[in-house]
Amino acid sequence: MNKDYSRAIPRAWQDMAAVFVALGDEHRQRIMLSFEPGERLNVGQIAEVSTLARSTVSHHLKILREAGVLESEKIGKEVYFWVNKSLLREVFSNVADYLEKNA
Amino acid sequence: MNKDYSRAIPRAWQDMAAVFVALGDEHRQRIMLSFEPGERLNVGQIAEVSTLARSTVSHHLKILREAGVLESEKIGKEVYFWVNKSLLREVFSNVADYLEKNA
DNA sequence: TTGATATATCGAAATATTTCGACATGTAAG
DNA sequence: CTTACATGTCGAAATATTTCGATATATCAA
Repeated sequence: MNKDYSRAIPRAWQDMAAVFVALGDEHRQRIMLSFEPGERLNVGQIAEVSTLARSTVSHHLKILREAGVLESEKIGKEVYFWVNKSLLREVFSNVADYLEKNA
Repeated sequence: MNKDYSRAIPRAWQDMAAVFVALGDEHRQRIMLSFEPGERLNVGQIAEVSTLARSTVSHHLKILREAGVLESEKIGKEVYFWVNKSLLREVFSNVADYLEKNA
């Protein structure tokens, strides 16, 4: 047993924590699923198909962006979001690796 | 854009939600990391190296077990837990697949 | 410059999660 | 049977998250 409870959590797990929190919420999952392959969507489009208030959608988008699973760019008045596939790929392959080696 | 916000969340994502929630908490991550490869630990052992009260550890173990990432078996007075590697493998490979096909 | 539009942020209320100690349950030992 | 021990569950308090409407900021159009 690894008894060092207070030691630093491995880097791979640290980066994952925010991703796990972000993807562990149903509304945020639905936002992720509203993207078609390679698609960019602005906040208005995402808010329109949601059952939540615009400001709440904005809050969830912030959590997804800060976790790294979405990226965003402001174009004119609008902010476009898209899925950060490469981060997701990396995170999940890191977990898979960690699992094979240490669990 | 996939506008059907109210449609069912894909099975692969549903199963993942609980896993994500479970692994998105620092204390639960630390519990996961205290297992050496293939090891079984009982509640007392896990609680001993934790900074939390025994009943709180019990609560976190329940969440991890219900998410499927830990399995458990009662032997005598003690309940032993171990990491469900095959479930974790499956979940992460499902996400990776979904990602390649739909994102 | 004024007005309209898109988004973000703020503060408060509602809701959910975490945490603890006390108590309940199950199991083995004396 | 009684006691001791391991774990689970309960209820309440502390804390965190979610949610909303109102307001702020930034951008473009008239």
